[in-house]
Amino acid sequence: MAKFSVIKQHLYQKIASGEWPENHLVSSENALAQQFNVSRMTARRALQELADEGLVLRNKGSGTYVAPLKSQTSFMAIRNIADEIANRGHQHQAIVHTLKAQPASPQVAEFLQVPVASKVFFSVITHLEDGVPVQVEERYVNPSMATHYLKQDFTKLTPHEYLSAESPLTEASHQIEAVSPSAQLCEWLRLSKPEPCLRIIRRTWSHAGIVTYAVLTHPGSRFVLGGHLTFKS
Amino acid sequence: MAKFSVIKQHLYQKIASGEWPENHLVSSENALAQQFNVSRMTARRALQELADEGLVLRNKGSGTYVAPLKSQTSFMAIRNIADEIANRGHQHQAIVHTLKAQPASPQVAEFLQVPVASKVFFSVITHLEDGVPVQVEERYVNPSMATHYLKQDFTKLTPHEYLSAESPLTEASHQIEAVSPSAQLCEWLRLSKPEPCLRIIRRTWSHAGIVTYAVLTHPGSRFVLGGHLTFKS
DNA sequence: TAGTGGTCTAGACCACTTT
DNA sequence: AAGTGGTCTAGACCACTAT
Repeated sequence: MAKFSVIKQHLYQKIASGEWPENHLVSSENALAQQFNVSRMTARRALQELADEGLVLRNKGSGTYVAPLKSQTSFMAIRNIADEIANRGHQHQAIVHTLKAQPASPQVAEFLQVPVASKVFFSVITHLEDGVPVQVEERYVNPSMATHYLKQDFTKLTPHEYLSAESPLTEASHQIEAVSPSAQLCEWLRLSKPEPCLRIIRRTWSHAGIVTYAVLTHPGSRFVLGGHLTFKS
Repeated sequence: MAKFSVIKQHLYQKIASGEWPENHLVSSENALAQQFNVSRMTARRALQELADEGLVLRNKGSGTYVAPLKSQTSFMAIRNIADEIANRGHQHQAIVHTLKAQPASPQVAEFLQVPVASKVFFSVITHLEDGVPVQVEERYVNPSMATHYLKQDFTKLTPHEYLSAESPLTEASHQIEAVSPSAQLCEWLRLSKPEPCLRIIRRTWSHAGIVTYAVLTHPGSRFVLGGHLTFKS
């Protein structure tokens, strides 16, 4: 793993674990360069990337600080799909297509912050509402965060429920986009022909670090995401 | 202005002007370093930042290429797309297709909580980012909340900005879904053929009541909604 | 004044792709 | 083999902030 990446990991752990709370001063470029025996430019890169990701704020002349957690746009509740279906008075059912360990692709390694080709857990599950597929969940899990992931019966418990119980989730980032589903996804969603799908890509953190990376795909005709937002007054 | 910034501007102009179309090869790090008489690290930074912004794709061993147009946006876009585009350092432009009063259909009357067939304001605007359509905004406005709505120049001020100024917005509800665009929407978005679109349906309240109901449609290939969420415990 | 981040240089070695 | 991007070094000068 690249040197700047090792430093990022180190800093990330400090922040995610809560050892460095909001607004805590982060080690300076020079301090990190000494500590990790690298040049200042390399230490700088680690800090800069964390700043780009919004985890720290950098102030010229003053220092680098842990960014305040953003709770402003609590636009979307992180809900458990099984709960949501139950709340609508419908029946939830899950079909497990895949549940195994596999080597991390470069993309997955990047998202989970683990070495490329290291073992990660991977599951593919279709969630049905009253027998109709409404979500395909493709999920990658950091194995150090949930060692017994592969032994779970995800027809009885959703991955989200299991992971929440294992290590309380503290944060998530999302991307939402509209996509055309692959043939494989059409099969899992039982779509006779492709239709626009809503895709939510979610990374979830616990205090200990990145736990999981999930791609949730919903057929547009069967799914609407709702939210309520109150403006600051 | 910093040197890397000058180079970015230069490259940016090539791309925005269309002189370098999608997938066109971008000058290499070494070429730019020579051309602008800077070190390779400085030329590299310009290219790297353009890559981070999604404007170019870099391939090891091969070169840097102009990326297919896409844009990424945060949940703030839900509030004001012009600000969001400006924050990305891009140019916002609006095309007003429709701006008139019309009788409320039963559906619109229901949403705005006004009598059926009573007069409501209606506007259709395409928002462009660096000349590329990224959102069509179809908006219905409660006329009692913004009496001079029809007299505004929405190429200079977004409806959202105007309405916020008229009657401070206090609340909004959203629905997000994936849809296939109508022929009319394809035209407004300049899509040669339909592609999955992300649609945000939004109702906004002020203290005095429901102000506006908007349907915001984004082409899936050019728009990703991103956000960060902290769990409340 | 001392420390911090922002910018920049002129090299270097590597893995990768293209020819 | 030549060119490309990815990483890294050991310096440098600057503007800014805190003391």
